[in-house]
Amino acid sequence: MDYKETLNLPMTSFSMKANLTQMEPSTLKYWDAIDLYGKIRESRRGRPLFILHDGPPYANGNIHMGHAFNKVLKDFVIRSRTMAGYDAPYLPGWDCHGLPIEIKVDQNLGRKKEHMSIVEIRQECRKYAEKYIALQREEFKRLGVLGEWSHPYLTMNFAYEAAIARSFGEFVGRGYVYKGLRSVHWCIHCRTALAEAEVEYADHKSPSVFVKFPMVSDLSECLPELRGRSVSAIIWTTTPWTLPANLGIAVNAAYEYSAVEVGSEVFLVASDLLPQVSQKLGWTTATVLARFPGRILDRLLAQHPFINRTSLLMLGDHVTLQQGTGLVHTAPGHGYDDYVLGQTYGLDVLCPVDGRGYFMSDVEHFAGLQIFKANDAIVALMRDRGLLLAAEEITHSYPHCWRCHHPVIFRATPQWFIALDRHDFRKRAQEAIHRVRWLPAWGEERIHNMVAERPDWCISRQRLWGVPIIAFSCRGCGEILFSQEITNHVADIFEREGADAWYARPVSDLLPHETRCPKCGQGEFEKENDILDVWFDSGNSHYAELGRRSDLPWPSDLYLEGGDQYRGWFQSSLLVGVALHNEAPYRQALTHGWTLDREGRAMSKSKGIGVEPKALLQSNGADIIRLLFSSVQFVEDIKIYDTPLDRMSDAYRKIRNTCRYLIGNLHGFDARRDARPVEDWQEIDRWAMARLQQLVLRVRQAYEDYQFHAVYHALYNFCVTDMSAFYLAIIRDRLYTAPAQSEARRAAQTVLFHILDGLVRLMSPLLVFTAEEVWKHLREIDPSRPLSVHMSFFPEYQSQWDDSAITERWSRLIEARDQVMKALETARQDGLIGDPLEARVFLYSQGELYLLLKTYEPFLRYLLITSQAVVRTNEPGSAEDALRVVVEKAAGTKCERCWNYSEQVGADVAHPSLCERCVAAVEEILRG
RNA sequence: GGGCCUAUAGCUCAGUUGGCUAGAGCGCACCCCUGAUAAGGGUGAGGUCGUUAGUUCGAUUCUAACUAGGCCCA
Repeated sequence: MDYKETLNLPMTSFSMKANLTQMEPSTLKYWDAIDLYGKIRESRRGRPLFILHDGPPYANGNIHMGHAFNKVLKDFVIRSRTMAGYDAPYLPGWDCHGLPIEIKVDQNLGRKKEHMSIVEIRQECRKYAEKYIALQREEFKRLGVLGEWSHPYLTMNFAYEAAIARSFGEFVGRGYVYKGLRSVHWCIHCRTALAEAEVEYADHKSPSVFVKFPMVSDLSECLPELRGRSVSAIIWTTTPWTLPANLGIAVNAAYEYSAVEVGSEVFLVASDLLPQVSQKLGWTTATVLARFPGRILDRLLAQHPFINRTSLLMLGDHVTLQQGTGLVHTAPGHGYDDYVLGQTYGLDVLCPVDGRGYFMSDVEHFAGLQIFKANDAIVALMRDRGLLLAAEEITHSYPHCWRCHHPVIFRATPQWFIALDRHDFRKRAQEAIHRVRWLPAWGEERIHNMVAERPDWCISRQRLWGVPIIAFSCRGCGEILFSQEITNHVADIFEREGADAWYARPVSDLLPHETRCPKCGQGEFEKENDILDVWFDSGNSHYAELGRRSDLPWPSDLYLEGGDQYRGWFQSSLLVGVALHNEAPYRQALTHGWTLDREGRAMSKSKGIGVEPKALLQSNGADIIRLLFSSVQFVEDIKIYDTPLDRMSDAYRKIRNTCRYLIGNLHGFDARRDARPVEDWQEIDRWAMARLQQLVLRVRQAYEDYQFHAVYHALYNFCVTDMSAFYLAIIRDRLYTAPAQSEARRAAQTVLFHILDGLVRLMSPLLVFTAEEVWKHLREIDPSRPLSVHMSFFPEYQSQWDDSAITERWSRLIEARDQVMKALETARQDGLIGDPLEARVFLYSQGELYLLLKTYEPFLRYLLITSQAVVRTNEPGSAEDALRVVVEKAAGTKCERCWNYSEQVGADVAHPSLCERCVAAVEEILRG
């Protein structure tokens, strides 16, 4: 007879090849059909909440790797917290307003735009955002990210726009908002302010001039060497046209400066730069009269070279020794550092340049001149007065307008700000930072420093696509009118009609009835034109979305974003939270790294560096990408290229095949009917069960700690080392050859069932699709379980199974086994055996090891997967724990059925080709 | 230039309060099996622990500088 028919070989429809690109979309359809997200939420109702609040991606373009990384990590968190028993809702969001969309729409519309109203253009922007939200949503879902995709939060929802307005009102009501001047990039050709993103750097020719500022203050008090001398500061600039706005000179307190005698004059210059300056200015003889630290110059006065006013010397850390003289021309109306330093010294923000780039009428000598054309005139005037020490032309990198490609300038313009130093705002923000749990811990220091150094928050943008700054100016006297009452009035309108109402409705609709100018009593007003910074929009997501639904309370448990968000969303959200609630809107802030290419360069779509998620989904499938994301320490940057991807495909196949083998060996097993109690298990079964418990413990803890790479490594090593190479290899003989219903086989299957069940739950947050596929097969064995693995819970750690006496004893058996494997390998190399079943091994030892091995002697042939194993005492005198292994050819003949060698083969007349075990098994099977 | 961070085998990770010849899995090489088969098993070769100083009896582990890279600023 064909004894193969009497074996229980694995059998399953679970395919070896994953075919993820087809399987995943069909699984997604299944989840949609059963409303998986809704079902999960239902099943967790009433349990403790865990709120991961989503940082909204910008609704523009396809998703890139960074998006995928972020969303998948969030999905790991949501799913693992769900499996751990929390009710963990996930409400995804999108950031919809802002410049990049407005610019794209602007380009798409072209000249058509000229005939369109603001509301019509905004409608186009809204449509554009909607298009990309739909697109990105599908991409995120395709990655297996589960959430409330049917009702995401959008910053352009009417309710959200109203919330932004109300939040702005809160800031106003609490006295944080003011209007002031600030230097911004300005294109005099397009007559508009430019955002950083609209500026391109290109080479530009500029005059490079060294200018003398005669000192008004007497330095001789500190530096007696200079008594009676005429002393001048020297500054260097490449924008002579900003000199009419000069109000100060910055020096670095820490640098050493020199007073240098050249002819009859004395000049001040940073000591380290003296050689370069001497060369530029053609000084042949320069005598250093004094050396002194920059700090003694603080608050001294110099004479402006051609305007009748003084220039204040100030200390600024931004002064460097890279070029120039170490004394920096400072015009608060024309530069950021200049502005910030000027603020601390109480300087005005002087900007005598109009929007077209012409000097205003009150500018001495140069009124009405175009600024770039004025450069020559300014240089000429200074030369005439003997204040110009050197002039040349240089070519350097200079910002240009990306639209018209003309050079741009820095120009102070009226802007809206949130003050950081009113009501101890900055200090309270830092206290709130300290109360947050930052992961990794160094995040606290990073954001603390950033908040400590940041200037006031400039919240205004001269744009259309956003939520307007709710303020008015009096037509009579120009007084600015803004209050929380007015803001709330407008917010009510936004709630119903969206922020478009600001542009669609007349002023009279937007102001409460009978509003009068508090200054002049008039009732006619103009609307403010600026909109709010989009960071104000997204920074309010917790205000707009949390605390309004019972399942989404404020504050959240966790924000999880890339490290760039310390400056961005973590900070904007924090400031809003502190202003409104005196608390951060998150209890924990977790960050991840950047996605890099093979060479470790940041992925950049515009530079063509790296890969896109779409391509990887097509070539590998979502579960492979997810496995890759899970395998790395995500706090660090992740390199994505073929090598790690290939490794992940290998790892995926190994995990998949381990599951497949488990499923295949559970064919015909009904857990309720066939499961055997622990008394019937062999010790190796209890060992496997103990290992499973240790896995459960480690993996659950790792999920809890967001250590997904530890989850991955633990699961993978369990599959490879504990299962595939050890337990499964050893019990294969029992599974295949013992009668299907036998106690021995059913015991093994009972354990396999627990292992598969545990494994699939533990892996399900990572391998969402594959776990579901495995689950389907488990449901065939046990239809009572939930419709999806993702509705189930993590396995509980069962301490009664985690028998340390067994695992410790077995670690010594495994050591012995490793030695036998080496011996078998040598025998194989010598041509003595091929298959280990062709071997009989002798294990010689003494003492405790001998006793241990002797106890297990009947089992050793299975442990070692040899046909025979004999334990003997070693010769006296050999080391106590030494093990000596001798390999011989197995005795007897190969059994046709189980392939083990036995001297009993041939002993049974009915089954002459079978060993004694198989004779018994076959007869039992034949009896039925 | 500033703030913060990273640097252990080809890849991804472990390396407990500084202490035995630095570990794991994968990949690779070689071999076995052909009843998990576009699977499975075994053995083995791979590391001056980014570089250089220093502290110490002793440093991958502590300190500093440097190099390379990342994020955010300037």
